Amino acid sequence: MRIATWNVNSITARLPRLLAWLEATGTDVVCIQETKTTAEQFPADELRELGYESAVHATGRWNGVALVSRVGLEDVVKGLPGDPGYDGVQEPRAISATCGPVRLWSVYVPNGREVGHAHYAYKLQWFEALKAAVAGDAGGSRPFAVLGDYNVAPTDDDVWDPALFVDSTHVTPAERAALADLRGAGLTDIVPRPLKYDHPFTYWDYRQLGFPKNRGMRIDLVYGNEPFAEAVTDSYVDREERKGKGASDHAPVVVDLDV
DNA sequence: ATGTCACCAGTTTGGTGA
Repeated sequence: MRIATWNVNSITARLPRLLAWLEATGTDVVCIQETKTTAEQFPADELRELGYESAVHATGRWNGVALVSRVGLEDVVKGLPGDPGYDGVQEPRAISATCGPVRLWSVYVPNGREVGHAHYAYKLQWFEALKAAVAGDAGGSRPFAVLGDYNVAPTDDDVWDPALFVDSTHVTPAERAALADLRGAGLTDIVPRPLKYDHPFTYWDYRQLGFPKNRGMRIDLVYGNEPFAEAVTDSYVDREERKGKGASDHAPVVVDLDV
């Protein structure tokens, strides 16, 4: 079974790539973030023609998450229980479902904007709610994973130049502690192989030739429980999808499972 | 080369977020 997570930065803009990529890779389930559409505008028909069902939690211009599966899509839960909300709004940043033998979440963790910003406090609160929401499944016997854009680089090795990121969001001790808390609930960071260079970066800024210079970060993560981690046979970052015109600024992370 | 992209409002550019 092949699953993946991909921040597509607009499902509308990325649809041709997504369809071609699904066919080329034979991915069974893809966790999508930043759909940037309403649920009504989500291209479920095009995906259905390829044999995929879709579960979508999206409200328009910003955020939006989805699960796209050709191996079943049951018990869909939209939203994060206990979501703290930002400015009084609970944003569409989490969706979960059972896809065949595995239970999966697709999450888009708040960016945080700047340390000290209200959005940064929201980010940390959001992580607290996420941990509470997944703790039961994380400790369970069914393969379970939380995949998505975590907007945190777990270690200094996960940013291209740690010196440039001092005191920036994505690397602060509080954000990394939030990840450690999640792992403490029973989840393991499934670190993918890079297909080129030494670091499995998953995101490269569009600006200033970030990708050609490999100025990347590993912020798209797969956190799996023990039964999930034991089933993993391979994982890699598909950097080919970051190349060329019409690419997202994130590459897909692919995980192969023997389940 | 202060080397981007995408969305929306509401028009052909600016604001916003990442």
